[in-house]
Amino acid sequence: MASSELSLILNNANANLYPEPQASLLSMCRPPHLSEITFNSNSTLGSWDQVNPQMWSRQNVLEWIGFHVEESRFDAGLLNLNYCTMDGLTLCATSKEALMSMFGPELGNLLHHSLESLKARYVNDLSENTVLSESEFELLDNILQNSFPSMHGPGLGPLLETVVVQSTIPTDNSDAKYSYFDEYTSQLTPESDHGYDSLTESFQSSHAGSFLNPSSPESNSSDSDPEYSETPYSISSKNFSKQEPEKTKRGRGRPPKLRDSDGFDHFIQSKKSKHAPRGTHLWEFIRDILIHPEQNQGLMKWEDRRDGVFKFLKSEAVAQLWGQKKKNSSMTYEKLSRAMRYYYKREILERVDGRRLVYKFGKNSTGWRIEETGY
DNA sequence: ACATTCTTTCCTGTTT
DNA sequence: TAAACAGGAAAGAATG
Repeated sequence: MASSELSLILNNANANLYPEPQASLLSMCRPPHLSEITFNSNSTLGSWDQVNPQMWSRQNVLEWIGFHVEESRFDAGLLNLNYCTMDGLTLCATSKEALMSMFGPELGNLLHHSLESLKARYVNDLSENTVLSESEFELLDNILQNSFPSMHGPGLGPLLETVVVQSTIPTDNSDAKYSYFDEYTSQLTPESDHGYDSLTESFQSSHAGSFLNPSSPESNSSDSDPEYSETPYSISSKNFSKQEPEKTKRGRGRPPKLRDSDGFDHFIQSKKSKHAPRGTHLWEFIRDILIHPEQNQGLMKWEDRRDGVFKFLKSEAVAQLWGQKKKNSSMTYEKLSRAMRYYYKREILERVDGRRLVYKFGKNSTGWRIEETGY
């Protein structure tokens, strides 16, 4: 398929999502993030339910994903629309691991099982179509590369390494390498000003410690933990510089946020869902890193699991992740820690004196205790 | 439209 | 000396 044809299809898919003329124009200039659209599924089955998944249109795929996002109350803000614009054939050729990598372990697993169940209805059709010829394989790889450029970074290899091209779909996922933070890193584009271009690669290499900022203050601190090996990743220094030294003194308080010169940023924001997804507070973000130790990439650790005492191991990296979640590329640990200190008064956190980068959950925080998490 | 909450940003000063 | 901490001030963003 010619790339122009692919672009046309993607633009048409976006045009379906954004019937307004401005939105169509927007979609041609910048692929929207899923959090910027509202699924219209209302948790009811769509037309996709009556069609062989292999025959689904991109709209069908989007509606199907939307149905499961609504049903599972998943935070749609963590999704990337780029992962939702594939057609049914592409979707059916995507492995469980790839789905989990694109949509996270929970939603990815849910989507996989739903898809398997739906595919089973059309098993005869499937057996005829799922073995791809070499040319079909190359075609699919091209589609995936065009659809998910952020997943095709250097060192990652071809995307179809994770795509099934046999008639049977493996169900074993015991050693799937999913990163808890793929949902954030998947939003990165080579042009984005996030400040660590090798981040995606660092995450996908699944090395604890790969997310270390060489300039991170704790990286050479005597207080840091030697058990976490440190593999440098590049972070543009401009993102951590608070201001230019020659800058004239400014007034107190937060300056007005700079908008994109084309005004699209403002337009996009206005399309956001009225209701913020659950679990979007900073302390919940921190808690969720801690309660997923296998997925937190050595960013943080429990100092005292029972008492809720924890420590930042890679403070700037955590701040960058928080910034990504909030679509703020200039987040720093200094700013994050200010927000953390506000939690003391509300008793969501308790002060831990004399220990750098160490905090403790307070009585008004929930969801971190062993009784609540089960581990 | 306005109030509230939860940050975000910047600052000065202090502690480690 | 640098990094982290403390907390005031003010503004942004989302929500009620």
